[in-house]
Amino acid sequence: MLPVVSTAEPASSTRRERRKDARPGELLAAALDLFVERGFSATRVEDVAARAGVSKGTLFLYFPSKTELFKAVVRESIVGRLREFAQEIAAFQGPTAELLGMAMRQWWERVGNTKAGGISKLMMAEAGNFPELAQFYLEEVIDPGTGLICRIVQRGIDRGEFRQVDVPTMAHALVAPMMHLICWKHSFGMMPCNTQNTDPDAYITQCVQLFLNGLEAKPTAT
Amino acid sequence: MLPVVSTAEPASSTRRERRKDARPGELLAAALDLFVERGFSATRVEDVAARAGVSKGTLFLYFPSKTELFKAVVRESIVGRLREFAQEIAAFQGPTAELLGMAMRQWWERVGNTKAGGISKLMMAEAGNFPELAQFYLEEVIDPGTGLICRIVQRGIDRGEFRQVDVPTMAHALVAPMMHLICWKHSFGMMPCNTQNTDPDAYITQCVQLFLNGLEAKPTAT
Amino acid sequence: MLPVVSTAEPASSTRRERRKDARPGELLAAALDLFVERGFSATRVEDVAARAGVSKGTLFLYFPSKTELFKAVVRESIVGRLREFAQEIAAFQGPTAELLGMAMRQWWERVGNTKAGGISKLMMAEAGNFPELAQFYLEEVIDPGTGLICRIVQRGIDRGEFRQVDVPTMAHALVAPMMHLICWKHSFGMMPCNTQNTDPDAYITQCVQLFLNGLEAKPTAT
Amino acid sequence: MLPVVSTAEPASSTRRERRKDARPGELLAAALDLFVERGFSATRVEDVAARAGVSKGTLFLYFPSKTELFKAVVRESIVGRLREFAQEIAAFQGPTAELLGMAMRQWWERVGNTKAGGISKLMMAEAGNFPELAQFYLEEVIDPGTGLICRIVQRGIDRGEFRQVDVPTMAHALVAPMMHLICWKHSFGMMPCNTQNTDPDAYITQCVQLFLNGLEAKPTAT
DNA sequence: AATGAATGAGTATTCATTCAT
DNA sequence: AATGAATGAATACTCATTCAT
Repeated sequence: MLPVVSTAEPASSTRRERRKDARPGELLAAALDLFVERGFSATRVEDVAARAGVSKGTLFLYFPSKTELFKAVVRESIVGRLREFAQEIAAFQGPTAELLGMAMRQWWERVGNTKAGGISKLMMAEAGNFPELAQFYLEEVIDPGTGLICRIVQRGIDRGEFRQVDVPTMAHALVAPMMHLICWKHSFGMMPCNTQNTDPDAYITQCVQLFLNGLEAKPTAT
Repeated sequence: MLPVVSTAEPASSTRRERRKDARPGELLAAALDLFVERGFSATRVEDVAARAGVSKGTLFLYFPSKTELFKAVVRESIVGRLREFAQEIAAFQGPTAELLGMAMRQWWERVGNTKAGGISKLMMAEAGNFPELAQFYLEEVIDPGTGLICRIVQRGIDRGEFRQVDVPTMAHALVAPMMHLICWKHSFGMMPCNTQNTDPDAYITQCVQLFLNGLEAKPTAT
Repeated sequence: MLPVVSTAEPASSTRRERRKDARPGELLAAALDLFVERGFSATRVEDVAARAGVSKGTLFLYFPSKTELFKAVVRESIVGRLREFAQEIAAFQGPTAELLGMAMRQWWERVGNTKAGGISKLMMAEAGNFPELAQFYLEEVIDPGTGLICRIVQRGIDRGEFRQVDVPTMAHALVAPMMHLICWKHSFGMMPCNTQNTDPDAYITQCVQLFLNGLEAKPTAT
Repeated sequence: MLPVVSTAEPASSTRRERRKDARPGELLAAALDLFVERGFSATRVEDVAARAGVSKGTLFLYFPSKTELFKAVVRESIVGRLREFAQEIAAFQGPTAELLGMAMRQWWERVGNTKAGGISKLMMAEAGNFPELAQFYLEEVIDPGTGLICRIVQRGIDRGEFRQVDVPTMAHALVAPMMHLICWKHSFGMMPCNTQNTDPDAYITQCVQLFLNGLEAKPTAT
């Protein structure tokens, strides 16, 4: 039961496609769950179908292959969200430092810490073995996502709030703690007997502080 | 390029025996290559054997299972190096800021940027599906590694060079960019058509700067 | 010649469905043949599937493992028959001597001399290496079977027709020639060049005579 | 450490062969143990070698194949004993009833209840899958053994002590309880949780009684 | 004589995908 | 539209036998 972002495409799609949008919602939800839990190749399509309450054959009626199923999951659970996110950020009015903090916290809350975050970890894990998926994900998620962050940093620089830094490198640096948080959460973080876990919110706060500190335009730059 | 224990056996052994002595090393090297390239479950033991130039059966002569082969690879390529690393750090005399920068740069050069780094990424990827390996890796690598970083931070605090920060959280923050670098390198970083790659050294330098900035004990704490 | 539940489905099912209904029976029949012919471990599931006219995968659609396939064969070909047998014996009215002769002859005809008999021999042969199967067979076949024989002997004693003998020991003694017959038939009895084979019916008649002679209540026990 | 029956072949064998007779004693003993414990095909030659304290290669130095090893075990542990047995029986002077009882009890004590007995069970179990072994065993053990029993029965008839019975059938009947005892002992008899076990000696006594009863020449056959 | 390293054919089980109904 | 029966390629691990030393 994903809160499917109303992708209301007015009339540009055929009847068939709209059907396809409506019905396979349960399949996508089931697939999201299982992909996040077990990864791409370790997830069996039969289990996805079973969790969605349909037969294996039915799944292939809607998605021509496991790969396409995965792509659909990504589109459904990430791409849309990313677009929303971009809009909110573009609309933001206040100081960039505030925007950056908000963006990171919000991303964690609305993406990283949800099942969608599991997809990011999964893609890191399996990109090497599934070039087609990697390519798709790069185009649909990573490129736009990086662009988003770059725009924030650039905004800070343009407005004289941040120092002149290498924007793409800084984008990587900003992404790193978030990805690490996700990767940890979906790997060793799940193990019962580990004592390494930190509180994500405190961690993010600390990172944001660190970054703002480092980005801050030197005021005494006379 | 495993630093296989100097096999300089003068002349005391026959050709066959020399072969035998070399086998584990050859197999471990082949396994390291393939595990890093394809991950744990996507690597077939037969391919490991083939790359080492032996038959499937021979591999099982030296390692009782794929799992044990993997553990041996970890011991061979990571555990030892970690220990060396710890010694160097313990022996360091200068200021902690320098130590931290050195540690991060060195780690990247001698671990992260080698095949051993691929193992770290692999473990993140597959920990969820192979609890036994996850447990092993946590105990043999993650716990000691985290300890190492914590000791550096603690040293800075104890010597009055760093601010009082939450040590474990800071350890996570310090690890994040390195893990991200590795994960990126072994996933999307390998793709030909991506434009996101940054220079690792510049990236690390920037991160170190950021951290030192954030850790610096406020001098005006009058 | 399994008495497969009368598959006389009027016309209510499609060809495919009819196929599906028949599958387990076909597989069980094939498995029975091969298990009897080659034993448990020497029988390859692939051969069972091939003899049933399906692929390897199909077999695992109906039986989760070779072990479970075997258990199903036992249930199908022995357990049911044993129950029938018990009922007939319980219903018998005449003298116990007659009952005993009838039981032994019938057993040979309807169990021992059929493929089901081969299963008994197989279990003797492989019990040691497959404890799970041994346990199963002991509970499902041997215990009930022994009980059956004990009841016959006890009936003779209770009715004053047989001498007071140790019932369990006598049960073993009664079973011995039947098991021997079976073991012989499925081992050396199959060899072309052996001259040891006797006529089973004559053999059974002789054994029955021997037992009745030995069991007969001494009339002159004044 | 088999009490190898001194097969003292004076000078008929080469130096090499005599060596072969002496050295592989430990291998034969180990093989006997393992064959009895696990059966022919489930026994690994490597385990035999290990138990004998030599390497796998050495085993093949003395025995060209697993099959030949087995034949050697049979010759060593059964054939010789059978010959002894035949001599004792031929030398017996008393009444045949006594001879028969002695033979059965002795056989159990000196063959059936030893590891040699395990071989008999093993052969019943695996004859079907190893025709070469079956043929060998038939010629070397079963034929002579059956002959032995037949001669006892014939002796009884000739001396007017036993009724005129079909000798080969009676031989089978006499063998049955012994084989059953052995088969049971080496299959379900080994299971902890079974309650079917009877005392072998009591069982044999009962059987002997039964047979003698049935064989006894009717004195009042007027 | 003795070793033990090396082989490779053999086997139970899994799973994405197809397709007749 | 929906089913679920059928497939067969794929994979970790075993073991009798060989042979260079």
